Amino acid sequence: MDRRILKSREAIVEAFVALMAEKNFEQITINEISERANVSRGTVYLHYTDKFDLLDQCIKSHLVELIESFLPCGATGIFPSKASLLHTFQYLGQHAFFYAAVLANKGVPMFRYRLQAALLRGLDKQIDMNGINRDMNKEMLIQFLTSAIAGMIEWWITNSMPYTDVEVVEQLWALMERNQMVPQPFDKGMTI
Amino acid sequence: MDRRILKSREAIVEAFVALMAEKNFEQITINEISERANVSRGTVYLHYTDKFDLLDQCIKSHLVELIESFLPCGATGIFPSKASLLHTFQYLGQHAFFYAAVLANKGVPMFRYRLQAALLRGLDKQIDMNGINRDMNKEMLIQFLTSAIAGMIEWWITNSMPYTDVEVVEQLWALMERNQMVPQPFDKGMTI
DNA sequence: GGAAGTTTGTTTACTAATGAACGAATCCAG
DNA sequence: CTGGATTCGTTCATTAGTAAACAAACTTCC
Repeated sequence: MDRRILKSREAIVEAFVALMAEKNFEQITINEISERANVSRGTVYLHYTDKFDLLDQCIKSHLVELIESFLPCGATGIFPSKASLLHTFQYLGQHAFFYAAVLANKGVPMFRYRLQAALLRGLDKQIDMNGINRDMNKEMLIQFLTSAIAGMIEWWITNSMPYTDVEVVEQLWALMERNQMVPQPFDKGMTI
Repeated sequence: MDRRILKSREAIVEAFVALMAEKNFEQITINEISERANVSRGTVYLHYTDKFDLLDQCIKSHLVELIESFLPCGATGIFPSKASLLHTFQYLGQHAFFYAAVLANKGVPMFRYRLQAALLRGLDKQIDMNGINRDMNKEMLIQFLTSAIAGMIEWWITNSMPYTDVEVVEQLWALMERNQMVPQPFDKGMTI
């Protein structure tokens, strides 16, 4: 890909996200975006039809990344696994600026919904309905899981990540075990 | 000016200076520069005939800035003044990365010479030969001043600025007063 | 309500940047 | 010495980005 395209897109998105952290989506103008991005206004229209399209593409690409953070280590393991959960929260921590901006921005409702929808799409493909989940209703299991995780994500990001990614995943995993949503740990007193 | 030109030049110079801080000038290639600058190799040749030209333009523009730092507050005051000296060292502190790179780089001799030559050019125009300097030989005065200042600059930068700009100027100014190179302070016991 | 000023989205002609190709020069290992 | 690999400096056709202009749709404020 022509590096000019990548550089322009990157500059525009970066400026846009920075502005979203400062003010509501509605009161952001294309003028501001192009100025902040140090790019001609025409260039913005060259890549995005309007600021709604820009927002949409931003959210889409980030949610694709989020889904990909589930399964970074090749085909190793099935979700839900503690390792893949940790990857996701590590990714979120690295892109907290964006997620905080869209979650907090009053001009961007629906993001919470799209977040959960993305989790659902990602989870649906790779969840293992054998073993522990054999007798569960998949639809309900996924709904429960994605709600829980989305809620944790929203809380963690909007509260400025008050705990480390490891700590959050530790807690979340414990809750999932308690609710029999994941493979149970071996009982310490158990004999084989 | 077309912002593409500014952006390309900026990226190239930034990459070049960063590389100079890492390795000798001779072993820096145009390939490396264009890669680091995230710019096509042809773009480098579009702005600079070769890496010597790049180095030359870098040094030239920085020395112009250095001279301009002498007289930032309009036509206020004559050099040497404590305020203008401070401006110069403030400027140097802000661009220490570049000056450290060229001063330390074994592939860039002559820089010390050009530094002093720039100081000399800047000083020659605005030094006040009346008053305290009435009976001095201008050529020798300027030679003395520029040597002293250039030496201080080189020491300050290559030693990672071990004192603040204010401290350095304080010391330098005291030395200049002691040598009657600047207007003498009013004697505390003096009556008008 | 209406004048003055923004912002929007589109179009224009122009120019800078791109990547690819090329032969020549230079470097370096075998 | 020799042959493979880099780097050099240049050329080329294509494309992305540019500033400027424009009318239309908005705010804002008197």
